[in-house]
Amino acid sequence: MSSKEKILTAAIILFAQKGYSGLSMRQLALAVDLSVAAIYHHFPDKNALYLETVRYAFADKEQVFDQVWQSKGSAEEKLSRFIHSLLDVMINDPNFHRLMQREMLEANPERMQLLGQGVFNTQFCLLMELVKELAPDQDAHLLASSVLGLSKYFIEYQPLLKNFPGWKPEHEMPAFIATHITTLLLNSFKAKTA
Amino acid sequence: MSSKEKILTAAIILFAQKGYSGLSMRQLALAVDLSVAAIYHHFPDKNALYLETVRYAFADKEQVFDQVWQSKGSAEEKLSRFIHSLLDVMINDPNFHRLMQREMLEANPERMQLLGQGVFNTQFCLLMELVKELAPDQDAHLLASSVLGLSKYFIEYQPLLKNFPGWKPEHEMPAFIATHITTLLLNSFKAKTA
DNA sequence: GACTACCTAACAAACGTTCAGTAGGTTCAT
DNA sequence: ATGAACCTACTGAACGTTTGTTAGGTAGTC
Repeated sequence: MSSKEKILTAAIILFAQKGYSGLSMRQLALAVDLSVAAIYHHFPDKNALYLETVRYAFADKEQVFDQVWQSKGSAEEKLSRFIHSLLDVMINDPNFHRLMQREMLEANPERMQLLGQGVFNTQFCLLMELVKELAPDQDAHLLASSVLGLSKYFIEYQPLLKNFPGWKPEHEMPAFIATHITTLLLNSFKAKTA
Repeated sequence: MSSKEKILTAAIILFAQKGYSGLSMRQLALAVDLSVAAIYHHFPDKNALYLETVRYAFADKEQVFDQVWQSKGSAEEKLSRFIHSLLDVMINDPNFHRLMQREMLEANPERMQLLGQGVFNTQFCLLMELVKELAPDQDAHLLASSVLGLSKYFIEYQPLLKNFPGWKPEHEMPAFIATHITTLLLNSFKAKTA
């Protein structure tokens, strides 16, 4: 792994943990065992480093769901598999997920456009087609968003949900959450089309 | 309004916008037209100020839903009213909402406990009782979480959702979102209990 | 005379960024 | 084959600025 890649890999973790202004160039340099000037050799300034870090973190992430779309089975099974995969990604790559949360807080219009029309576009379209199959007479955009929303919320708010009454240990298991979300949505689809 | 309240009110807005490390004491002092030392007269240090700001922002917020619980009508109508109120609060008080998002990112265990067992406890319990009425044989904690999750996601991810194909202007109207969430959930309840 | 609410001015530390220099490899005319 | 020129990847030290925090003083109230 090159020094540049080492810097970016560490930057993903540290920006995710501390945020943009919470991470200093010196802290990052210390983490990758390089001088501050070495970082400036690879990146013009902190802002450019952050942008490239986000881009680097979001690469690869698209093809995680390829196996879901290529798999055989009913639409119901595909939805279940998608939700399971989504939760797995978020659990297994918490730094990517936290970086995404921070991006949503900033909600820079240009970068939102990049995500919505670029990186995540294909996945969202495939998801919309799937829910259209399951509930043809409903608003596909709203339903696809609901799939993502339920999945993301259960992960992001787990630390809070734990402290609410009625919480059980299985509530933080990805497979359990995924099953709940899947049945919730499939039940709703059935009721509407009936 | 006292100087201390003025400081806290401005701090809610600025911490929400810039985050803890993004806001300096000097910027805050400038915003409230006081010297930095004046802030230190009211708060021992920056961290204590932040904690009190969060506490201040979360005060009041409990009683917003009182009218929902005290209102008459079926459980279905109450759920609808709760979701509408929830979305209204989040839209009308974006600074509070952003501060909450930042708190979830940090997810300090002590403060999560404070929120889950203190501030939001009553509301979550009332919501659980409501969904128990609507779907007695399902996991009330999961369903109550789903209500909150769907509502929060549609607000938090609006800037991204806008850039996905299939988006329509009505998708950012609170009333429209609330109706979608309500029918989605009520349909799911019906299917399961049938 | 004590107390509250504030001020100006300063502190050391940390910040982003830059500059001059070096060690090691490649290129290339001689 | 060799030495000059050049490039890349880095270092240490410094720059001016901003940071959180504090010390000491003042004006008004009780």
